[in-house]
Amino acid sequence: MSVLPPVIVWFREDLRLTDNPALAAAVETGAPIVCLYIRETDIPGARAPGGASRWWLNQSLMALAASLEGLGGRLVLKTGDALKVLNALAAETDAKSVFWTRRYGEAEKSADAAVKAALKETGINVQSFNGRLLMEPWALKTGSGGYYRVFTPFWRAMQAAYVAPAALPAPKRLGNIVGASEDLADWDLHPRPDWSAGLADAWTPGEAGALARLAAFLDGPVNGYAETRNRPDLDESTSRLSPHLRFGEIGPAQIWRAVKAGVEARRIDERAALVFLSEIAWREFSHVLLHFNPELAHKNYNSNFDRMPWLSNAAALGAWQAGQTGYPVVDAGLRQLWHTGWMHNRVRMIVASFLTKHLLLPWQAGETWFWDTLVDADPAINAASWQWTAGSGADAAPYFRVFNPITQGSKFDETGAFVRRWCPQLARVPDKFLHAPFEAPEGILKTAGVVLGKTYPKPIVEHSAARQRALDAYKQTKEEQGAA
DNA sequence: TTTTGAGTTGTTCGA
DNA sequence: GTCGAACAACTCAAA
Repeated sequence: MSVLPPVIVWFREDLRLTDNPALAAAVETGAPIVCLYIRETDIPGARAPGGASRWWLNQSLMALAASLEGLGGRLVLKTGDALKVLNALAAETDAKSVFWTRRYGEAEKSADAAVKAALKETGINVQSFNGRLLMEPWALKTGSGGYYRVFTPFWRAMQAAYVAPAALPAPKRLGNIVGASEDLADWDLHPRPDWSAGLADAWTPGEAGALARLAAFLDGPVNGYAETRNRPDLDESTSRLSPHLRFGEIGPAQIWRAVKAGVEARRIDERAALVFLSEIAWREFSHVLLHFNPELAHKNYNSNFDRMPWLSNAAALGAWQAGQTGYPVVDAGLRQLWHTGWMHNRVRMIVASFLTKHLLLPWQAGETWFWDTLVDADPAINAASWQWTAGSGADAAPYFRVFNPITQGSKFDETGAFVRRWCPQLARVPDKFLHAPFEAPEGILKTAGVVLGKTYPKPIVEHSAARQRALDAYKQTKEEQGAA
């Protein structure tokens, strides 16, 4: 019989048992553990997860619950205001402490601080841990004490400063101290009507799926990363770990250790490894930017852009969302997103550039769409990346950098496999015209079975005119700024 | 304090 | 076809 009061481990964005500092610390106390997940209904200012994220969460919670049961434990599910749920569960189980992994969305951060303060007042000990980042936003400072605003110096400093902590094993057994749980099936996270088949085909949510994905990527594909990471036509050109990271089914420290070990053992090419880890560092950098600029989520980081003459055009936005712009690489990306809840990073840049520059629509419109449709939608990364592409973000791109969707398509979807997969209407168009079917002679389209405007849309804007319009708008914005 | 070098991801045009 | 220049100016980080 245990004399120690139970510890509640509140799982949130850390749905894993291995290398989970909050869980490991709870196990370390020797006390019985109550594993909890709360469907929070009352976080002020929080954005509800999109449909794709809800689907993932459902799968991931099922996986976590199964893992816990395998250890003799159980996942307690509750709905409501986190503080009320925690107080009630503590009363029910006699728990005197709550452990959790910190999260970094602005609303979640403030809510957690309030919960922590309130629990402390009622005599409940709260301990929070870093299980989602290599280095938390405040951990890395420039020489003058500020935060890094430019990626390259940030990345250099991080490489010099970061030391991965020792790996933490998953618990071997968990005692069966539980409170009453709700039924996950009642949470209605699964879409109705069920459009999730494409997601289920593409992904295995959960810790085991995450670890398998990492192992598969490090067992070969990573070595080509420096050369092929921009190729959406190749299935293994990227790790596809983003949604697993988003839900904390794997932590960046695990990735860091595994990559470094591979380099050490000469199984992984060092240069490729560094390029891959720098992408993990971009994830960290986004968190720094959001932490020090909470308004980054909805306002221009660079206020010059407050004067941008964005258009309001529901038809154009709808065509973009549906993958009906008439530019194959753009449409393929948006259809891939709709179908699988994910898009290759290179294609994210192309479609984002198209929305903000060719269509002159505000980046927030695209950011919102991504939030609703991506399985990896993350408040820091999504906002920082959209702003980066729009030009309003940290280390803004020069205003004249406007992606040409035709050139980008031929350059990165070299084989055409990407467009042919997601725009099968164009499957028989020869390579030469695949990325610009509107330039193909009548006869070629006819042979390929394409009728522009019927089987595949005509372009909704003409590239060079749209490009010029964007350049003029940016320039004018700048001049007004100077005059003001 | 001042200075200096540098900054993820591109396109177009003309030689 | 390839290649280099032009496209701007500004802020950041560190010496």
